[in-house]
Amino acid sequence: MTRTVSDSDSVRRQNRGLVLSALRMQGAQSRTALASLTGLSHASMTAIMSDLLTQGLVAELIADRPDGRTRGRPATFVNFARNAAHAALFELDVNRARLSLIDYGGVLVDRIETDLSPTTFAGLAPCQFLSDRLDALLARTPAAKKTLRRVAISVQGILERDGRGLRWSPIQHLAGAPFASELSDARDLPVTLHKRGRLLAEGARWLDPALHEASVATVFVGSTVAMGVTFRGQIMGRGDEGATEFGHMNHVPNGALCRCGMRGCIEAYAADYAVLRNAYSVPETAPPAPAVPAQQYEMLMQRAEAGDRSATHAFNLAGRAIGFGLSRMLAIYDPSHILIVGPGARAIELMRPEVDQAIKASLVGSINGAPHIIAHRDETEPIFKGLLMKTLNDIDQVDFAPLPSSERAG
Amino acid sequence: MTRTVSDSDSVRRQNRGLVLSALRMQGAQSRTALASLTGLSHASMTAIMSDLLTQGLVAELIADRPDGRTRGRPATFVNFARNAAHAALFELDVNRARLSLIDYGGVLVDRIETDLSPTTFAGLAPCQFLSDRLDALLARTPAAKKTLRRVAISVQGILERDGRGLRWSPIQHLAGAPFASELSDARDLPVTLHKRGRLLAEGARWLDPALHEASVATVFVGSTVAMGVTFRGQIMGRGDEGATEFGHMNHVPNGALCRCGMRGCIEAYAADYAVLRNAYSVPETAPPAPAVPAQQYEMLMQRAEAGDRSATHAFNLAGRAIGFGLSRMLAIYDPSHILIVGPGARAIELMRPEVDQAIKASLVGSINGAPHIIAHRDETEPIFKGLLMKTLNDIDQVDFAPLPSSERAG
DNA sequence: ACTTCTTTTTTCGAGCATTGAAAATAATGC
DNA sequence: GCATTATTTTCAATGCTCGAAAAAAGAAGT
Repeated sequence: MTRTVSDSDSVRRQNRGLVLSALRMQGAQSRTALASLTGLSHASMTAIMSDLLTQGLVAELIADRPDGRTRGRPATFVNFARNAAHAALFELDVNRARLSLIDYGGVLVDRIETDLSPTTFAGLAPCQFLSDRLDALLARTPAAKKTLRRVAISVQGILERDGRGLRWSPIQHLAGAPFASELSDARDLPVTLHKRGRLLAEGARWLDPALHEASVATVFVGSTVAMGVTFRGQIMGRGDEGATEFGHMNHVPNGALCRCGMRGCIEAYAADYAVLRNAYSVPETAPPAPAVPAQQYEMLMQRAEAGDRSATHAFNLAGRAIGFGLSRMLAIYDPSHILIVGPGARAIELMRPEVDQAIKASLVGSINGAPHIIAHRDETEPIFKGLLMKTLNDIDQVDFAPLPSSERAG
Repeated sequence: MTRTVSDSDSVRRQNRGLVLSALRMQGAQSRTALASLTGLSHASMTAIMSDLLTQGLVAELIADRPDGRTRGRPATFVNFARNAAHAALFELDVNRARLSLIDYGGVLVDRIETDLSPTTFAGLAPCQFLSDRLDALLARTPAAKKTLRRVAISVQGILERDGRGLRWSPIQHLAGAPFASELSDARDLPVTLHKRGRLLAEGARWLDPALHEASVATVFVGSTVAMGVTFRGQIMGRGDEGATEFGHMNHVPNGALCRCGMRGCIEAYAADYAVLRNAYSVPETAPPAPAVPAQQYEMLMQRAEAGDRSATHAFNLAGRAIGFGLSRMLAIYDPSHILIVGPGARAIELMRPEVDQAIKASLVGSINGAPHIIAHRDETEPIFKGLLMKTLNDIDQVDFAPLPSSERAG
């Protein structure tokens, strides 16, 4: 509803953005191909492209392949100028932090990994930690210092409404301070905070082209349970994040104890620690394990696949929690596809019967039919891919789509 | 993601739409006021307004009030030309159908009401029924025949994905045939189907200006339980409806029998028939009453307010169902306001403690705090208002914002 | 080696919509 | 009647897109 006046400036911004996103989506292209891809005329294509070239955002490729030549004037391909911009991407996890430097072409330039412990942020302000990592990264690639345009941070938890920090996080001592805006002020750079769920939603679109225009709920099952949502190819949800707190949706009133301190959350039945707890008949009110080693979770899956009763029972409970969660979600939002990712995706067959049954027991599930449920084993790459594409897209549309004011003045 | 090329045509369409929606929102205005309201220059305002005047969409008002004159050239107000268009609005309820004729100014011109019985559509095709009503309406206002631009229908139930009909409806025999597209073909007019929930969302924005830009979940409690959702003033949700099936979200697995045939839906605890069933200790698996007389429901509320144990218990159960539903919704979508409307809104104080408690027991509810919960007694008018504003807005933006092709050719 | 053909890219003039500034308009106040 | 004030309209400039025509750059044919 908050619409603004349209003028020739907004026309150009829109069309520049269109060209950049076509290039982002389809890769290096000739001007002619871009024209038909975007629907712009060749004349406009020439105008826009010469702008982008003089600004140094894109570059012409030298046609180095004499193979497969056709008649007619050969097309000159254009692509992003890799050095036109850089971005720093943080992925904060409970026990690990990863910082990646990428260029405008989307290529990973460098990466720093750091172990985190529950006490890391007890003595060190989050902003300071991030700033230190960033300095270390830029020291190794000094050329990126001047072209660094954005910092993006992937986090778990509940964001402040204004996006400057976290209200709550499973990572100790991370919530509270508005570290995103602190870092932004210190560096004079846009710093954006992204919920894991929203990045899952973004990343899912790039995993499978069929999902790019679909309505998808992407569920991460592993150390936590998270969900991101897209609506007809667009990210929706609060704070244009598209993220949810699916893992902390209530499953059973006053039920199992969750890592968040509440009781009866889906996560408290379906995350790795919960399955483990149930498999070993630990009371469901026992405090959740801080971290579950990957191989222990893996072993549990193997035992369940082999038919071990207590293990299959634990996964059934997990499936039931996820199933009822999905069935309840369907009453509010009814996607065409549900994508299951993360370590838990391997156990999909163990959970599936319970999921299907729960969905079938709901009105929307039985009338509209269950959405297509797809499992995808890969876990971290959808998140990184989502962070990368989201950040590049921000650079394209927010930073580069408008003409620089200097050029306007001249 | 599905963006299109922008050109001078889209600029004009956008700005014409801007002017029309400013007029819709604020009522009759002078050109100068509209210019500052929309952000357009006076020059553009003149150009756009003279287009709209020659097309007959707006008209200048004769300044008939000599009171409160100020210095300077007096402003000439413009407003919608009431006869520029008409729309026919159907509201289909379980036991009643209402058809309203409105003009382009949003004024109610005529109205026809018809009782419905469970057998109405057994022998009569829905499209035929609608067509007959429409003929009757137009016979009484023949002038509207030529200017009728749209038919809009408010329904309950689950829509086909393409919006041509219903997949399921609490109204017997209404689901199945794609009556919306049948009527559209027969009349050669756009016919749109709107879920009650989406109209609640639309209507809520016009009830209170403070809600116009907020994120609101509007819950109808009465013969059914329905919900519509807006996100920062925009309607979101599937099929750009913003509607949900909140009433049929599962509350308790294998719980009380719902009118939809499933078990454990929120509606089966919180709709009028459910409260009645619980108040009289009828087993919760007993078939729901087809309709509850308003005064019986009213009496029950009075008994509960007077302290009657079984009545308060029944309303507590209803509050608990709604509370857990809202708490579960918060995990997916976290609005700033929750608006309770419908007959059940009067009982808000009886349900409120359970609602608050359920929300407080969820992570999002406890971290972000509960949304502002507002009760609004009026029931049908939000839906009619929503249907009316949505339809007028469609006429403004879809039908009238682009210049007619005849003028483009000339 | 030269011409013809084909495809890509650029150039050019026309058309439109916006804008700021200036002019025209239509009252009130003295 | 004249100055003042606020609303509208007119006008010239700017920027964008588009279609058509021209230019460019090779491949294919003779």
